[in-house]
Amino acid sequence: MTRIATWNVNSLRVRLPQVLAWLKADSADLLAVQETKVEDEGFPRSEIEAAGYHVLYCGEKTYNGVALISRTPVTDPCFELDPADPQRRFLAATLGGVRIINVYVPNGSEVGSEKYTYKLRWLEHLGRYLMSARVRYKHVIVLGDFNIAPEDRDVHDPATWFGSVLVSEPEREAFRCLLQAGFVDLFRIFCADGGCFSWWDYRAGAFRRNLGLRIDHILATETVAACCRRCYIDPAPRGNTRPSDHAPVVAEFDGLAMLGA
DNA sequence: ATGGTAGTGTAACTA
Repeated sequence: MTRIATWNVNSLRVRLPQVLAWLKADSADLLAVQETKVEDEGFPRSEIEAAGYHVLYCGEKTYNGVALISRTPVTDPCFELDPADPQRRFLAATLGGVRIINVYVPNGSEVGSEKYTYKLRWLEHLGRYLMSARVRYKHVIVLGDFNIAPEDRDVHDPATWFGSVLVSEPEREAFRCLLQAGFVDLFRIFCADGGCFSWWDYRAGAFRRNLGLRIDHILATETVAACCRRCYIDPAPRGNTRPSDHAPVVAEFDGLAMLGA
């Protein structure tokens, strides 16, 4: 069994003890991390290696930053989606026979803003990249913080959120475009329910009241999806003292190693 | 019309 997960940690320096504890308890084989908020020079590499993991990272000061933490080393790393974009939001590598693509999609700030336009352009770019990645690698998992709640059942209060950033129709259309590149939302194979969220605002007791959104996703090509036995959100770390505002999303696979053979 | 909280870094931004 292979367990692959994604978690926006909102500062890896602050959350490192929680991340290492979670990895140990949940024995993930690979964890894709977003919002590390640390430059490569200051990355806590030795602490992660001392805990028995390999790690790749691509970060910057204060904002963004992604990493791949794994039990066994990954190969063939790629650190950028667009060489012209200085924001560190992308990290890809191969684990066994599967290409792993870790993304921190821009938040978009507000519909109609410059950041929103940047988000839609970034998603267009990702869509094109995934089309070619699927041809080149065949078996692909793309996971991370997509900053999009794909449908109303992924939103605690669709009426209040209607048309706003993370939920707006152009963002949802961009998400459907990613799926149309040949990917399956693993969580929705197993669960059709509403009320399942991966992010809750720090404010107004949102987690306690389960006022959240499902914006962190694990997508996979169909042969990989066929190996998936379970995909779930682990809300427990969101209840920690000094938590990230996101919860980890986990996918479990049988026979994933066979795909590369 | 934009509270409420958290991280970075020490004011104001991003989420």
